[in-house]
Amino acid sequence: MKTESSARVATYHHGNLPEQALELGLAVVREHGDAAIALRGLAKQLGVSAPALYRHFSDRDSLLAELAIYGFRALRQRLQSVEQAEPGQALVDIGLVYVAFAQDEPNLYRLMFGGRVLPKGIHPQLDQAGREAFQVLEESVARAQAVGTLKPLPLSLVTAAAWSLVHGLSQLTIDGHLPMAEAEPQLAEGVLTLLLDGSRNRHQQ
Amino acid sequence: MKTESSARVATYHHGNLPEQALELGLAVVREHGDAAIALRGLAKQLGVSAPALYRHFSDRDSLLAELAIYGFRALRQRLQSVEQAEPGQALVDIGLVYVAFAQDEPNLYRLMFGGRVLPKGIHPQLDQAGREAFQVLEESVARAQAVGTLKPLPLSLVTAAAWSLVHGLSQLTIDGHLPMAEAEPQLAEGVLTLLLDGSRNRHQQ
DNA sequence: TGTACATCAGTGAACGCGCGTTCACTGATGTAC
DNA sequence: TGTACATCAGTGAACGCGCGTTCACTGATGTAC
Repeated sequence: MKTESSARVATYHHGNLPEQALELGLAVVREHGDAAIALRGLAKQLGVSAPALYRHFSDRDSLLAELAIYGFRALRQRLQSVEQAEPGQALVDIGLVYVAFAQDEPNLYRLMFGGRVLPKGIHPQLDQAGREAFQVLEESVARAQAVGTLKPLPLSLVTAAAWSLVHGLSQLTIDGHLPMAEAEPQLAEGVLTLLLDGSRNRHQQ
Repeated sequence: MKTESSARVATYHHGNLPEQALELGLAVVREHGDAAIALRGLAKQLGVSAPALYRHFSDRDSLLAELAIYGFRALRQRLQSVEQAEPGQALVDIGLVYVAFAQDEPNLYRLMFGGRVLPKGIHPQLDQAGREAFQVLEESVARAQAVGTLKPLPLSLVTAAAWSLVHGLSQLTIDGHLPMAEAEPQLAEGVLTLLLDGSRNRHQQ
């Protein structure tokens, strides 16, 4: 008898271990940060022997990488949900959504951009997931340039500026160096508008 | 006989342990990151028993905190060395120096802004060292506003934007998400100029 | 449909490791009279 | 200057811990004929 691969509640051998492990791992990261992830610890909580996890994850780092990939995909989805009708406003909105994501998922965000934990160039899928999230931002910038809202500066330059700004604002707020932008929503908006003003095309419109 | 407290080569009891421990710790962080810091490991390398370190550091975290404090003071010094004659140019230069610091000391920078390792509010001296570095940036912004180079927007807003930008740019470049700004120095400068343009006062001058 | 076999997902025990931290202690240094 | 004492900076042994990972294995599932 073949089990339905998707919606089914743990009936294959001893259960859908990899999915459960990722789910629990995500919960642990959210609550205690990536440093708290331990294969033995996860196995214990799942009621499974530690080596069982090695059937599905070649080592600790690749489990962390999968969690980070999940994070980048979630971020990408949130960025893609932004209304793109008016490119200038869309840019600000994307920035706000980006920062809100980091504030909703501080520990996941730190894992994604930890640097220490998962240097680039080791997990190709992770690198790709990161690029795909980044591309949503880049496309928004390109769109705003195409309609003449932004100056025709090099795309990579404007995108780097935008990403740096939202990334920095995210990190600084979730680490407590700046007041939480959710408490002062105008901080994020004000900061983003400043950059936008620097990039705005003042000849057209 | 009283030893000269400053320039002397390990002649008190068994040597100037705390200084040596911090120096070695700094070297370890630089080379392998803060996760590689272990009191036992440091003690072994220093040829001293592990408990000896507990005479001088109450625990592992406070040693890390002292290293981070050192980092913030070094950053502050570099920022203070920037020529302030022309406030607009000074702002760009401060940004460039900031990013260059992170690129010169990536692992130390990650320790300082790790979040995970040393959350704010636990080590008052660390928090203060961070604020003091930040103030150099803030004063530069204030100066540029005072002479009319920047719009009279709320100081905290413009400062937050500037800090977010340089911090984000630093993190993204040292983690390999953006091309190293040292390879493309115009990236950092271009990005900074964009923000500056958004904040510039276009009525005066 | 039934049987022999291959594959796959687990188990339990063990490896070696280094960690942070505490304890009771020793021996060197500094100080008061 | 000499002695008694207090303080200080180390030592060595031990605590308990959880980690990542490998090994040889067992038992369940899927598959070919």
